[in-house]
Order: sequence, then C-alpha cells, then structure tokens
Amino acid sequence: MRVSSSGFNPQPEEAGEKKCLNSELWHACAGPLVSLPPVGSRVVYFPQGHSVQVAASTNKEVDAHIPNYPGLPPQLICQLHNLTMHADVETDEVYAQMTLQPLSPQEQKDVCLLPAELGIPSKLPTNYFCKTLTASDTSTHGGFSVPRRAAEKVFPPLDYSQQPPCQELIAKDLHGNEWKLRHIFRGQPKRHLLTTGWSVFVSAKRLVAGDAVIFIWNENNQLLLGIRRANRPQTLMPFSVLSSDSMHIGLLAAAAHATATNTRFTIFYNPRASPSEFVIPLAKYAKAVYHTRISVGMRFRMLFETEESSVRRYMGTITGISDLDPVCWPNSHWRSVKVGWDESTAGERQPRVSLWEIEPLTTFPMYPSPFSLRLKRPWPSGLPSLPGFPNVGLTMNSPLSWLRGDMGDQGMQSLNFQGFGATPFMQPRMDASMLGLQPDILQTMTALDPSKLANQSLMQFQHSIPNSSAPLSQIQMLQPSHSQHNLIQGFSENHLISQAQMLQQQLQRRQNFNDQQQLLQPQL
Amino acid sequence: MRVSSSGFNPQPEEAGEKKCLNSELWHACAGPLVSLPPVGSRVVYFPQGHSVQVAASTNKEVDAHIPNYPGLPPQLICQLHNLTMHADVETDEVYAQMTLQPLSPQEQKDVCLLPAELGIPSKLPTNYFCKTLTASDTSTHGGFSVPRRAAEKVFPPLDYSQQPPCQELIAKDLHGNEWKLRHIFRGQPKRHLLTTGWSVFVSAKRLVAGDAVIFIWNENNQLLLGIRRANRPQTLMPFSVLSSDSMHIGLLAAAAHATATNTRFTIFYNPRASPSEFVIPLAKYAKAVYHTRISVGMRFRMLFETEESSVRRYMGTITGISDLDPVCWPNSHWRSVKVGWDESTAGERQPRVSLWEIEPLTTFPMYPSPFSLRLKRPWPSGLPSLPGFPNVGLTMNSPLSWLRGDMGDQGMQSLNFQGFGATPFMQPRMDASMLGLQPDILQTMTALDPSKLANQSLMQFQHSIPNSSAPLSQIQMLQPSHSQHNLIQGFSENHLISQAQMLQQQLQRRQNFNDQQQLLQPQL
DNA sequence: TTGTCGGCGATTCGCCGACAA
DNA sequence: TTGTCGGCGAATCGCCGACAA
Repeated sequence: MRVSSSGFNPQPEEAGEKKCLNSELWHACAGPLVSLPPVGSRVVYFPQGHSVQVAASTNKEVDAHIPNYPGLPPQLICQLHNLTMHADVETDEVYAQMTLQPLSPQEQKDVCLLPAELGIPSKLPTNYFCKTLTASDTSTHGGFSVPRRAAEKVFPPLDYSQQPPCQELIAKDLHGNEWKLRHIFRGQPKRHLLTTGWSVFVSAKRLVAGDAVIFIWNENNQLLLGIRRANRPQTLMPFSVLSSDSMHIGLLAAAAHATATNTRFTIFYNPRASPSEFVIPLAKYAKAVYHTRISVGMRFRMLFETEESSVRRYMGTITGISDLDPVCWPNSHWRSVKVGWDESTAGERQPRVSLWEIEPLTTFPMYPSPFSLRLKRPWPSGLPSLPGFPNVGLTMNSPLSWLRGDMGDQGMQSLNFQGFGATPFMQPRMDASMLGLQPDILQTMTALDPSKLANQSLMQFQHSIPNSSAPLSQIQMLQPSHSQHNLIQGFSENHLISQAQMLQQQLQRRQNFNDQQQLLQPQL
Repeated sequence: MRVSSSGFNPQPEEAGEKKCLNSELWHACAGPLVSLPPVGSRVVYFPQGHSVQVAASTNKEVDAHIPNYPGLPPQLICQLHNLTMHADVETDEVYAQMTLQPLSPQEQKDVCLLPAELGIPSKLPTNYFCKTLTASDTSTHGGFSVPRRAAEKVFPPLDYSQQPPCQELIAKDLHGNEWKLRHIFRGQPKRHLLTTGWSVFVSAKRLVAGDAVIFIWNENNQLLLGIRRANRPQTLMPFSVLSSDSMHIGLLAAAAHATATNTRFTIFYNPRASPSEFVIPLAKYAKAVYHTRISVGMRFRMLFETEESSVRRYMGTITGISDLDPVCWPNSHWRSVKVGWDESTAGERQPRVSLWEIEPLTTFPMYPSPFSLRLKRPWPSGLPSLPGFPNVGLTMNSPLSWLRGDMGDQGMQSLNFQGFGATPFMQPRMDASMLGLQPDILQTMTALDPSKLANQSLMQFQHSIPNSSAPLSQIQMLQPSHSQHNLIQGFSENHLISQAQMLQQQLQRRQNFNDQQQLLQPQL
C-alpha cells in the first residue's frame, strides 16, 4: 500500500518513497468509516456501485438507455493486487487507486477466507482533532481559533512562562508540503490561536467557511494537516475529456474485459465524492450476505460520520428488500435493502443500504449456536408448532419479525440466490462457484417438502424482488455446518466458508449431508 | 450550434439563450486553425485520434495492451447532430461537444457531398488582438501594457483632449462575466495601459507570464476578452474518476456501440489540449484522400498557428506513408504521412500529419484536367515510354517523384484501400460503400494487366504499410469521372463523389467505363 | 515602441483585546 | 469557551514616470 500525492506525472514512482506519507492523514481525511482492503486479499467489486460513483463525479445520472454489459455480473470476486492512496493535487481530495483481477473459475473454487481479509478498520490516530472552519477562521481579518482541548491534546505544550506563550508549528499536508504556523496563547480570556502562516494556508487551499481541517500529532512527533471540504454542490470539475456515457460504458467494458481475459483492471475509489462503497472485502461481504438474517420490519443500526470526524449510530427499520435497478442489475446485493430511519433528520440519510453496512439488532447467537446444531434435520420442519411462530402471511411485514431470527439456520435462506443459480442472466463461468463456496462444507436445504418451504420461513426471509417467484427448484439455499477441513480458522463464527449448489447435485448428496449432521452432533 | 459556459449543471439549456455568446470569442480562443463542421453535415470520426487526445488529456499514453475494439474501423462516417461550444468554468479552456451518429449502411450508399460540408473556416474577427503576457503584465506591481496598434485598432478611441486621456472598458469573457478595466494613455513616452481592474482579472483567471489574452471588438460594439494559456506541462487535472485504460476502452466501446446500433454518441473535442483533430468534415476528408496525389519525397506546406494567433506556412517533405499504429489501427489515414520539416525549429512540429492537413506543392491542374481527360484509356499503360518516367524501383523514394503527379488519374491510386476491401478485419457492413461512393459515377481501374499495375504507378503511390502485399485483386482503386447526375455542384473540381468497387464488378463494367471516357472527350 | 524598475500613496492584511453568545 | 468586531501597525498593492532595450 503506497501513499503518494498525485501530481502532474502519473508515472508510478517518481521520487521513489520520498513522497510517501504515513497513511494516517489519508485515512483521517477519508473519514472514520472508510477502510481499505489489504493488498493481496480478495474483494467483491460492484460495477453498479462504481458506476454510481462515476455518475456522481460527473454530475450525470446513469442513462437508463445504456444497457449493462452482456455477461458482466453485478458482483465480481477479485484479487486486490495493488492499492495506492492519492490526493488530488488541486483540491487535496483523497482517493485510492486499486488494481483488481477477477478470480479465474478455478481460483473461485479454491477460495478460502482468511480472517485478515475482513479489511483493516481505519485506525484513527488518537492525537488528532477536526474543526469545521468558521467565517472568522477563513476571513483575511484574522487567524484560526483553536479549540482549547484540541490544542492541549494535539499541539506540543507551550512554555507558559513566556508572555505570551507561543511557538512555531510545522505541519505537513498530504503532498508533503510544509506549512509554518504560529501558535499563540493570548487574549482576554486566554485562548489558542494560529496566526502567522494561517492565511497563506487558507488561500492556498482555497478554504471557505464550512470546510474542515484536521490536525494530527503522530507517533513520529510530526504534525500533519489535512483538509476536508464541505459537501458543496460539486467539488469536481465538469468533464470535458470523455462524455459521461462513454465513461460509464468504459468502466463496464473494462470490468467485462478483465473478467473475460482474467487480466487486471484499475479503478479509482473516491470515498468522499459520494457514499458509494463498491469494493468490499470478500470476507465482509460473505459474512454479511451469508450470516446475516434480515427481513422486512427488522430493526438495525448503522454507523455514520459526525461533523467532528467521529462516528455515531443511527437506528432504522428495514422496509423492503429489492433490486435497486432491476433492469440493469438484477439480483445485485448492492443497496438491495430499503430502510427507514428513526430520526426526523432522516432526509440526509440514504433510503437504501447494502447488507454489509448495517448491524441487524438481533438477540440470537451467531454460529456456532447450540440451538441450531441441536437440530436433527437441516430444516426444522416442526417450526410452525413452536410457540410464537405465526404464519407467514401475518408476519411478513411485522416490525417484530426479527425477533424470530433465533429460530436457527433458516436465517441463511433470507438471501436471494436466484442470480447465482440457473437463471438465464448468469454466464457459464459465473456459476455458483463464483461465490467461493465449498460443496463439502455447507449443505443446502434439500430434505424438505417444497410446499413447506414456501409456507414457512423461506418466504419469510426471501427478498421481495420482482422475480422472486422463480421455481423453488432453482433457488439456491445455504446452511452452515461445522466441517472445517478447508477453513482457516480465525472468525469467532468459524463459518465463513459456505456454498451454493444446484438442487440436483444436492439431492445426490443428501445421504452425505445427513451423515455430516450426525457427525456434528457429538461436538456439542 | 450553441455556445455556453459549462458550469456545474450539465443540463442542456439552463437559462435558455441567455448564456449564449457570439462564437467569435470561442473561435478566437480555439485558434485560427480550428474549424467546426456544420451541424447536420457528415463528418469522418477517427477513434484513433480521439484516443490520442484522451491520452494527452489524461497524461497517459495509450497502453499497447489494449486491443482495438473488434469491428471498429479506423474511421466512421457520421452525421453531426449537435454541436455546442463550451469553456471550462475553472480554466476557461475551450472545448466542443459533438453528438455523432454513424451512418447506416443505406445512408452511406446515398451519400452526396454538399459543398457546405467542407466546414466553415474559422472566420477570425477583424478587430481583435492577442498578446502574450509579460512578467510585468502579470505582476501585482503594475498593469497591462497595451501594444499601441492594438489599442488603436480594437479599443474605442480615447478623448485625447483630456489629460491624461482615459476611459472605462467593460469586457465580457466566455462565460458572460463582465470585467471593468481602466484604459489610460500616459507616461513618457506616452503609451496605452490597462490599470484598475486588470490585476483582479489576472488573479481571477490565474494568469501567468506566457499566457495570452485576446481582445475582440465585435460588430455589436462589445468588447470580448478571452484567454489562451501557454502550453504548460499539463493543463488538465489528473483524473481520479476513471482510469485512463477504462476511458480508452470507453471511447472505443461507445463508438462501436453506436455503430452497431446506429445510435448517437457524444464526444468532446478539445482543440488546444493536443493537436489531434479527429472529427473531419466528410467533404474535406474525401477531397484530401481521393483528390490529393502524394508520394514519398513530395514537397508540401502546412498551416501553423503563430504566437500572435495568426497563421503561417511551413514547408516540408513527405518522407514516408505508413500506418501510425499498424497493430491497432491498420489502414488508417489518420496521421499516415511521415514528414520532415525544412526549418531547424522543426522539433516543435509533429513528424506525422494527415492528408487533409497538408497542401501538396503541385503544378499540375486539378480535375477537370485536359491532360487526364484526353487519355483514351483509364490507365496510361504506355507511361513507361513517356520521357522522364523512370522505373518504379528507382523512383519510389525520389524527391522529385511528385513531379510526375500530372500523369493523369493514377494519382487516385495513391491510397491504400485494403482496409475497405475483403481483408478479414473489416466487418460486413463496413464494406466499400462505407466510403459513400457511387458505383455509377466513378469507375475503377480494371482494364489493366495486374502485373503492369504492380510494376508501374500503382506501387509508386501505395502506402508502404507492412501488409501492402495483399493480393491486388482485393485492392480497391478509384478514378474520378465527369458524370454528375448525382452530384451537387459547388466545388471547382466537381469531383467529390467517387467510388470503390470490387475488381470483379469492375471488370463487368469495363465497356461502360470506356464509353464514358469517350463521352467526356468532346466536352473539352 | 514597450518591458522593467524605483518612487510613493492607498488599500488591504493581519495581530491585538474587547466584547458577547 | 469561542465567534465576531473595532482598532491599529505593517505589509503589500498598484499607479506614476524614468529609463533603457
């Protein structure tokens, strides 16, 4: 992982490592919610999300008349070969360049999830502060008023025996440029101010009231200085190089070409241009998609960034599960969850989220679960007789339906796998193995009467997408197990490896499956 | 044709025609060599040239590993549906947005060239001046020194009875912003200066020494003010939205998609980003490609822009004719002519040009030519016996070979039409009719013994591209004629309609052809 | 003819507490 | 605790001829 300031010459390493900077500042500018996958790990790339970001950057909505690329699935498992952090030389806007290579069919079969692939959470430095600039801060009339606690925590201590106490600070920005700033403690009442040098910085960075600055005091006793501009109508310049249509086609074609030829392609991820994360660590994706049980009416919480570059949680309720774009991107998990927010300021928050962004509020334990493993059969056919388990028709939209999530393994069926089955839109090489699931680890629900499935929990958890009425025989269903011979341990759940299989294949395995279940029981 | 300042909202017509400005300023900023095709006319679009411009804009050379798009020919005949002139809101850089639609196969057959389609030459206004800014002009220490002749020609006359004579000028830039400038005539010796208001303009536009300003006094007695920045290493910001590879793929895919579906696509033409004209009026292209006889060693001249926004001609010699990129773009006429320049400052001028950029120095008359029409047969098989016509082997690279251009119609064979014949890379619909040629107007050279062809002038004029050894039977050859029933007159040459035919077809037409030649003779 | 400079007002810049909020 | 303001030096800005080139 490299950090460089993207200047006028994009050649990889102009002055070698000289331009490299601690990535702390990059992450601080990117925000506390942005985490980058480790180099070498597997990620899931969503061309749909990428296209949304490009559309936001070009100020142009994706034209509906542009069809999706034939054979380009809504999600690609890729290996992350290279990752460099950059900052726009004009605006200091942070972005990351990633080189992705779609996994070959063989590689997809051999996928084993590594715990480290969950992604390194953005470790925010401890000694930092972020302040949104006031009119006085950006005016030429004066300097910068430093919040007292911030100055005491982040800046080197002043010699208070001097009158007034002051010192010269040298702060480095993302490009490695140094800014001299006079720090003084004066006034009545006393306060911390940045005076000489501050206005030069403001005008050089063209900061205005509402933008924010970030000061970091890192382990090497360096002062780092980053900026984070307010969400102005459009931070990026209008594009006069390539039409937005061509760019949209280009990103799709590049991904499709890389998939077809098993070659690498390059994308830019601009974390602040639009809230559109589209490269997700494979483990995070798999955990969310295969180990999260959601249903309409379920309550959840989700992290958001605060003005002070901290995080807080907002509560919401799932109001629907459907494709964001059923025409171009059917069966995509990207922003497939429609939500409502509790607080009245909800207008600021998006009405659609992705599974891996939310934390469902659930009281049932994750795997391994004594209850689920105690089941004699993979599907609890006797569930309807359990106390408090009403009929599907009455519970589909009940706000309390999430409470029934602790019924065991049927939560795994909450996901819609039509897209990964035999539906026509899938290309041959994008079969079930694309998900990197191990046939001999997890078994699907095959021992059931389809009518019971339809009547019971399966429908309860299914996505309510338009074509959810596909034949049940084509719906892939999953169930975790405890076999781990292909699993590198590390997750508490120990169950990140899963598999989708065609129903026909699974029928042949039923005996093995039951044997497996029998084997698991003694482990409890 | 619309002129608008491209702001933050790309919707077509924000305030209707309010933002429209006389296109004079746009053309003045674009330079005297830039001409835009009329809306509705047919143009030839070169994806290759487009890709070179995008590569220049993204500071990234086209990666060789990106193959061309299957089925995308090096030149597309398109209808220009829309053309809007823009200026970057940040940099004032001018660019044009064009909506192109590839002609359908039927339309290509029905092509009739209109004289107006030669393109409207950029009519530079008479009352204008362009000055490159000096260090004093851009310094905060003083104002702008107006060249005396320029001030007297372009600015309104001063009242010299005042002491000192001065006035307030109001100049509009491309976006319609008005700039107040104090114009004064003072000093010893007396001179014209712009004082108050000038430094505001300089800092707002971020002008530096070396940049140029253009003042225009138009017919409506408005003062227009444009800027033209010096060719700095990179005027455009580095791209953090889409990788250059994806953009390259995108422009190819967009053109290929539009060709396949007969739909429109949009491109941006940035006349000053790189010298890479890639949308050429069809008539201009046809005239150059079918009516210009070139050979290695031929002398020519070509227009270049001067510092003062005027034009001058440079002389050069053709040193070769070959594909710029034989791998990706075989048989492309775009920059297929290798040249050497007379003057020692030739390093500044490109080593490759396109046919339509140059004026071959030739003394022979264009069609109709008494000599060529006097020929009894389409091909002067007796040529070798003519005085001063040496063997091919000796003359291929002779600097004097152009002198033999007035031998008649064989000049038409100087073009390589392998790309439009039966070579495999061409798609079915990109056949000879793609060139918009009329079978019943022009006849090809079919009355010849192929061995003679090879020995004589054909080889002399052929492009020396690697695969020029393709079977002669697949090479399309052209000859103009005087039949005009499908021709809208207007050109002095009256011969813009031409045709390519398969040799087999042409053999069947030999009699008609000869009859036609007979008919033409009496006209002289 | 015109690019640069020393000269000198005029105008901002920018540092300082005084106030509130 | 900290955002804004009036006051006031001080440092530029920017207008003016004087010079050359």
